[in-house]
Amino acid sequence: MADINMSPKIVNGLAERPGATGAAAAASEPIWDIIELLFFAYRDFVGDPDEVLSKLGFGRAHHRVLHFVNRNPGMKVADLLEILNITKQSLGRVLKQLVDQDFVLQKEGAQDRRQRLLYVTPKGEALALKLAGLQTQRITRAFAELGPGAHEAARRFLTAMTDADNRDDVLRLIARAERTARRG
Amino acid sequence: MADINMSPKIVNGLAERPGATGAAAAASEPIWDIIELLFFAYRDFVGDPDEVLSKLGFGRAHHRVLHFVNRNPGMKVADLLEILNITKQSLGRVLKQLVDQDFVLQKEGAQDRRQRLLYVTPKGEALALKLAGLQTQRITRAFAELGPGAHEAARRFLTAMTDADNRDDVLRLIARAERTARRG
DNA sequence: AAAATATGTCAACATGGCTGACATAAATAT
DNA sequence: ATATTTATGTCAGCCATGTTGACATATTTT
Repeated sequence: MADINMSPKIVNGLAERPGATGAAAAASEPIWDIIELLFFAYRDFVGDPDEVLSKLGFGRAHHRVLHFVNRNPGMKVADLLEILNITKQSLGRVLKQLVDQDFVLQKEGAQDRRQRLLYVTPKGEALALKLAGLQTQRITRAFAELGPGAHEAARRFLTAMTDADNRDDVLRLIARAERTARRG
Repeated sequence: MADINMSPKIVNGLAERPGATGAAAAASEPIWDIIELLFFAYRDFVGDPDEVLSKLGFGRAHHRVLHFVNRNPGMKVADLLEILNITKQSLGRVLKQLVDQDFVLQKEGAQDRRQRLLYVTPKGEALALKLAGLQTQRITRAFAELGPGAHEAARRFLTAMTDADNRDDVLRLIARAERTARRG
């Protein structure tokens, strides 16, 4: 794998097996290892929170809502819909449960009173942090194995894997949340 | 680089449960950027195939089955169940559709005639490669942005992110499939 | 012959997506 | 001031894909 193909390539010969990892055009061979590792890594990554959530009668959908509300307190419902890329009906179901069970609360917007701005309650923040803690444990363990520079490398890789279209939005979102979190 | 799992030093038994760190310094604050980037990167990563699949009336479940059967021709149903970690009833539904529509075929096991060994048809292989091609495009684009060493770094990161329990199985699975693929 | 195994199937249910239609309050435009 | 648009919520139902439990069938193992 990752062959630095040095064998004398018969360039004009064409019809060569696409195994050579050259910068060749379209028909390059699938990068199976990354494809499969992403599958397994993500599965395990979300698996930790799933266990905790299921005990509360929640699922991954609740986790996503709770996560982004915790990270972006005061966000509008519309913003959340855009991030999650689901319909308001889908969101409505899980959001209602989170509100009813006192993990999330909604406050009327100050300037625009149609808006229902979203906040986590202390209970909600505790759960969000618990779930993030599980995932952080895994990430920390991985970084420890990999040595210095691993965090930066992972961030660069994952950033490069996102849609170029959304990338700015994603990075801005993360940056904005970092700022908000620092607010204490 | 041949061996993915030359696992560097897992030196100290740094038992990192959250808060157990002697240092009073902020009981390991969540690593928000990686958590969120994984969410967005994975979403985009599976989004490409999803579009193609939906035109065929298939979903992500079909993709997973097709992928692993393509990568591990002749695998047993039981093996697939274990990899996907779903029930046979869930698998049965999507597998039946794939078989009925001639993407996958089942052959009676030679030694054990109870087994229904799974293979992709040419049609199935074509679809599997098309989907893998989309994902490979994204990965290739990312690696091109990141410069040399990106593939190795990504593989190491993702490997480190998988459960330590499963890691050997995962790596063996990937290695086995690589071998099988080379056969062609 | 009996028991275990590999697989398939029927039925029912849960979660979390979706669409479409409609309701309400508040902001905005005419 | 009225009309329209916007932000949000809700009802009803469909779909995909996961679940459990029970049972059937063929084949291998004991």
